[in-house]
Amino acid sequence: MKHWLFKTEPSEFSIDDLRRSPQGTAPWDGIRNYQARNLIRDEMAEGDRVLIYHSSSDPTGVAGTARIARAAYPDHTAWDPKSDYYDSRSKPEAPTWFMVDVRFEERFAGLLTLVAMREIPALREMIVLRKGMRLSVQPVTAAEFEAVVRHARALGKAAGG
DNA sequence: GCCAACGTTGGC
DNA sequence: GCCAACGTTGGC
Repeated sequence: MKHWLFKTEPSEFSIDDLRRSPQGTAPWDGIRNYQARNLIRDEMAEGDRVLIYHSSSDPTGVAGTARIARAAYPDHTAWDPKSDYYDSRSKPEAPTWFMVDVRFEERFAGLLTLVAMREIPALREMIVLRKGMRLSVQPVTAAEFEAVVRHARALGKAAGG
């Protein structure tokens, strides 16, 4: 089983939006980057664990966890001229872009912020902490995943939750 | 709102 | 195939 981090802007689609989706499950559409596409198409499998990261928010950080609920299938929003994610290069008979479905698992009592993550030695190598790292879906190690969850839950307790 | 970092595009 | 220009991401 692999572990991932998915970025999302909470003003567009937050972990609460995921939780409120039918069966807590939603397609992760609109990824239009080849490196991310390759990870989605070639590496992700049903059951993989996912950290949901809120970007472009105040503060930014990991909001909770999810699972890959369905392995890669064509991102049909690329075929819809009315979609923000339309891309004429992608055809139904030869899809360029792919997506997975993600199922809500846990919402942390508070965000484990990027600032806090930088203070955690176990996360020193984490991709999301690297300067200029823009990849919107990233691999994380099992150890990093567990460290994020452990610290995030401790935050909740400290806050009285 | 700024701007560094990065990916993509397109002229040559 | 190089690389400058451009657009986007995303932390600050």
